[in-house]
Amino acid sequence: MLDAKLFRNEVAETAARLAETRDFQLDVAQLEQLEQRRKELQVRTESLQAERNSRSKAIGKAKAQGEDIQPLLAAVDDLGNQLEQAKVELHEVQEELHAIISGVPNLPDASVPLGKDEDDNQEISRWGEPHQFDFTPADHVDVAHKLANGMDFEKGAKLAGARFVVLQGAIAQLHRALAQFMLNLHVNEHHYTEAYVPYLVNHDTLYGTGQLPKFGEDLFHVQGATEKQVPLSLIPTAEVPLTNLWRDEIADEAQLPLQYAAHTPCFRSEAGSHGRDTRGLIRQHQFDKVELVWLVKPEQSMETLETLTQHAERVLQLLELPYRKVLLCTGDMGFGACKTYDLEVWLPSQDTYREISSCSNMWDFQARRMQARFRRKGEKKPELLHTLNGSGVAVGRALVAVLENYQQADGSLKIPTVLQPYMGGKTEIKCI
RNA sequence: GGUGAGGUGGCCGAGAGGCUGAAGGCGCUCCCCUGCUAAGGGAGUAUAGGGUUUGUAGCUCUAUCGAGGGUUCGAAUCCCUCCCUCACCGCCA
Repeated sequence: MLDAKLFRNEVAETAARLAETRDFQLDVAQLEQLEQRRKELQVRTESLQAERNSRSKAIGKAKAQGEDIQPLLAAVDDLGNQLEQAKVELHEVQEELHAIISGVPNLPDASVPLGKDEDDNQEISRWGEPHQFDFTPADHVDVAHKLANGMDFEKGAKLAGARFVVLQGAIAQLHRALAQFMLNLHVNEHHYTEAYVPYLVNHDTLYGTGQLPKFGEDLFHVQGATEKQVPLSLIPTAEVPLTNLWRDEIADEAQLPLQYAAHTPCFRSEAGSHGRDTRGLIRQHQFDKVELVWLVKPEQSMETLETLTQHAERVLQLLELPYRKVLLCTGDMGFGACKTYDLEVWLPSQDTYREISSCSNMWDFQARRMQARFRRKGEKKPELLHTLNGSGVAVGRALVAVLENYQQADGSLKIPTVLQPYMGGKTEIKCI
């Protein structure tokens, strides 16, 4: 959520920036009108409340002194109704305003290139050379198939439906090895606090990171057995629980920066992506991810984005997977981000780079929604934190990348050196 | 799942329809006193929003005692629903 002051004092400028960068049309006239109504109603409501309070106090005093309070009660008679009505109207206007404002995306940082979609993204760097195969590289589905049928989409479909998978044997083990390796790297070498978090979260939590109210259809929602139970949703990323650890909290400056890492499954309904990446592991309803989250002082957030991204890059470097780093343009960034780097890993079967990590600085956008704050030493007023998150990295897609980049002519798979300790020292997975 | 007890400021803990944004204590900040250490005295110490304003200063108003509704001129206090915590019992990985 953007600062409400931007909508009060600089509506026109804000609308122009949103239109330019986000192709987002802010209805300025409507907003101004609502804002004016809000002001009137709030002033009216609060002065009525003030009057009621002082009159009630007077009644209390009169009563204590044994005076007749009937006339005082009569004088206050109509006040209740007026107040009631003003409150209802104020509430309506505030709801309307809130609905509009909470649906406005974050403003991009000045360093972000203007653009419409992914074609306008800016490549920052490349790492590693795509391996030259002396045979036609198979895609990960075929590679896995030859390895003891380690990736079974039919079983996944039988158990749950389309976009689910069952991994077995060495492939399942490799999947686990990847997650373990990543989490260990971040916790042991990059000093993240390891966290185990709920995979189901409530709506307040989802609102905090920006999934609600706008993106509810991207999630799986779970209704408890009884109607009274609060509705929960499966997390689409561990960013949600990790960032919300500090919802409605005020950190001491000395506690900062806070950095968390978690390995969790992620659940996405992928509504609206019918027909995209239907083959293979690329786009599933359920996938694992190691997520990195930072909460920092505002003046540190931009340099933290670089650090965070490097941590994700390190995973790919150690796995010796070629990748490129891309700075997303304004039009391709997520709702709450002010600056995002994507890491795209080389997939030989597709002869292209595919997203495997996305690292974003959310500025104070989520923190404002969450009221996640900190207090500087010696200062009275708490300030909003800045939040950042990044995948470090997506486990399923990392598995895809390893399968495709490490495949051998005979159908067997070399195991990346850094994963070998997690695979019982094995150096390859033989085909059957 | 059952029964019982609770959820009050940074923390502990009173209050049980009006003068309570909330006693008292602890902690913290500032000042004073004390030749060290210890102790003592005084003042201050929530958050959000609105109005005023060039102002994140000041002044002022409003809201907040787990959440949401209700009763009332007036609710931390009474009623209802939900959430959470603790204890014991049952069940369970």
